[in-house]
Amino acid sequence: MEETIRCDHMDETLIKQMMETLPGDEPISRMSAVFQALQSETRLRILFLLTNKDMCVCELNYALDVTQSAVSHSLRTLRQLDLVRGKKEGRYAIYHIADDHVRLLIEMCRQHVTEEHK
Amino acid sequence: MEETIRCDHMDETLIKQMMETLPGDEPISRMSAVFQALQSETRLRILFLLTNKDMCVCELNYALDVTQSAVSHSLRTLRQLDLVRGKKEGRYAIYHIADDHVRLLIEMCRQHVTEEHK
DNA sequence: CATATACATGAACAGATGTTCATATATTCA
DNA sequence: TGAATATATGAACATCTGTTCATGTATATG
Repeated sequence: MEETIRCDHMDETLIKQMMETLPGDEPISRMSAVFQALQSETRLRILFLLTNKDMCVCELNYALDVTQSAVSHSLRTLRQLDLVRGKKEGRYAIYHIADDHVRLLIEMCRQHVTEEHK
Repeated sequence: MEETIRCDHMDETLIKQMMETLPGDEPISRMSAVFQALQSETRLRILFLLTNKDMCVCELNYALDVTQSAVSHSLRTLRQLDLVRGKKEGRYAIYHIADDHVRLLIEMCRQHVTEEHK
């Protein structure tokens, strides 16, 4: 139906100022991609496991209830967003959390879902 | 094909200990839902706008390039996860960020996507 | 060199998601 | 009361996502 409303009490100029403080399309898009990656239960579990100890793919595969393929796909997503980093050691690929930023992100979210409401 | 690998150098007992430190299914599921909510560009923009100033639905609708319906749907999602809270004032519904936790989450993510790699 | 192990990746399909459209509800004001 | 404004919500559809399956590549080992 109607696409945009302009309510009576709105200070149009003020709102336009607020719009200019918004991050641009590209930062928003990247943030969206990061949260998108963190939304997967498998990828969350991978990050929690890597919080304790650097691990190779087959260790993660052993610890989680998904195929090795799924683990690799998940790691690829996390790698592309620089949430984890991997190094090749012989035939193993050892992964680790990219930085404390990532630890804080998931820890903060854990606190949010854990704490009592209000 | 094969579902689970057991690589040679794996310390099975150690990995099992790590598995026990994982958050349970319900916390993981809730975290997934929170990140899922934060993954939408529209919802991210709503949160950034609310960071500056409490706003009613039509102000958000005016500031964003989506229908009023989409704004309301987005707010519902954010409300259900306690990321924003709303109060009725006359015929307006004024929304605000739930707590500083939420501000930190998006601010931390913004820093992550902004900072230079490595 | 041949085989096994560890990991990566493309394809495909089922399930989930965000948007718009249509409409309902609630509040204000004339 | 009736009309306009502000918000909420159900339905539907197109798009996106995560997984598995199948297979490819690389390293190690016998």
